Amino acid sequence: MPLREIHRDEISCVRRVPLFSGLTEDQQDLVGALVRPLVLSAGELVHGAGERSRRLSVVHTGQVKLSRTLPSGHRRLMRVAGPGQTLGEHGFLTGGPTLEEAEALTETRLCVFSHDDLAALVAEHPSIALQMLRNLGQRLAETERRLAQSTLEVDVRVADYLLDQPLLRETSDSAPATASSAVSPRLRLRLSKKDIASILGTTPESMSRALARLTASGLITVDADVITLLDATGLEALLAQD
Amino acid sequence: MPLREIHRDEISCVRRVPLFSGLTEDQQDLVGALVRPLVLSAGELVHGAGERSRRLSVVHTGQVKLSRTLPSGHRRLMRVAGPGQTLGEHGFLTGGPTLEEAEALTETRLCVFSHDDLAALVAEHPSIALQMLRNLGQRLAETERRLAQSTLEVDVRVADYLLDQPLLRETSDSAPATASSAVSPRLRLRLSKKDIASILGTTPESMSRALARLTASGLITVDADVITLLDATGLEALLAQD
DNA sequence: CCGGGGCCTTGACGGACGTCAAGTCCCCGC
DNA sequence: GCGGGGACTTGACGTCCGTCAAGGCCCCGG
Repeated sequence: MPLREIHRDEISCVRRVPLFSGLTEDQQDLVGALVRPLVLSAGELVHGAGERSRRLSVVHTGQVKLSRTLPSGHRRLMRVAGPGQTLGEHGFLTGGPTLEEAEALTETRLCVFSHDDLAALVAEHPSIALQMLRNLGQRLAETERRLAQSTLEVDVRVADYLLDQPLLRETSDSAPATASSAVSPRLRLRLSKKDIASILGTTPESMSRALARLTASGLITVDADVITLLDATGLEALLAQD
Repeated sequence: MPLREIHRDEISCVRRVPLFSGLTEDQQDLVGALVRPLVLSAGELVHGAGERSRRLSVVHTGQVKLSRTLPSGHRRLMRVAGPGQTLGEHGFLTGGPTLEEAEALTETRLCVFSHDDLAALVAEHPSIALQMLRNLGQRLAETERRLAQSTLEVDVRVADYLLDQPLLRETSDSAPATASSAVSPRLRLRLSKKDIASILGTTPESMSRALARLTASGLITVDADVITLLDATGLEALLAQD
């Protein structure tokens, strides 16, 4: 890839990312000059757990799996960072060792900032700090929500996860003029069921059984990684019951 | 209380709080002029859940209980904010409805900032934004840690909680000159066991049994709200095992 | 064509823990 | 002093779910 292409990449990374949305295009271009691109293939690590990295990364394309290893040796998947999302905040802010291992789930392109470069940017453009605050606040709210839900039964946590997923855009392959028969929303799981189970704090076996129960209740149908939500309000009702 | 006293209160609140530690004393005094003091007695609410409050509060003295109510109606205690800690970030940052109910656990004095006042302060003093970032990053790391631990058995979560508590300063009431007999560290639970159980995502009954098991194992002794750590390394070993 | 490994599912089993209930202790108000 | 209520503990019970095991399916490499 010629140099010019790479540079365009860097700029488009900066342009597309919420973190810098408060800047003018000219300012964004200046930011782009500081960024270091990083391309990883599936399975490669951005950083291991316990490393001392003060760099902050923004996902450009692809997905990065963030997972913790407990003292007991058990691993738990915490979240998956997709395009526009950031990782490495903790090391960037505190200088302490990284708490999570970051592994590319697919081929992934990152935009990496060194601590000093980004700190200088933040000092010059306070809007970046404000945007980071909003990001972190959002992450914190989401994590607290998951923590509050962690004691609910597996079926409920699975139902909640499904309701949070983006729906597939349906190609209307049936007769287009036919009347008001509502189509059930469908979605595609973007992670393996094993990984989803880990995020939800359970096991693949329990997850599998939960999906089977939801299917038996007529709430969903499962076809490999495609889930059809037959009764979305029924799924929501699970959250409220008991 | 005369006006002059109140004003001193406001300033000392600002002085003591990490959020403003990056400011000079003169700047801190200016911040103090913007603060609105709020005194609550035990049981009073700073705000309920779902309210729309964009104000950010700093605890001056006392403690504030932050709890969520799940759609099912179950309440879960998320954290307790003590002196120097902040609450209301989510509303302040997003303008959305409050997610947690905030209730004074004891007589509590707060320093409250309106959204606009604090936003203006942040714009003028970026160090405040940086300190908020560090605070939120810390909170996020702590919450993620608890989430990762949420599937461990109750005994382990209780042990971890105990190890996180500040120790009592021991008054050496025994013969001061006696040799190197190490005293076991002791701590005082600052919350009811019921509340601690809620924080740990379990029930008072299970918590009580966990303490009984830790006692039977010779790791601790319990005397009402005072816990003696007979074998701290044994408690830590619980975290790693299995 | 065959063999291995990963993902997923289903079954069987046991244990941890939530729930219900009863009982004690303590505090507080009448 | 007495009664009520809340915090805490202990017991009994049921169940959700984690673990172990086996089997199917798919993919890939030999």
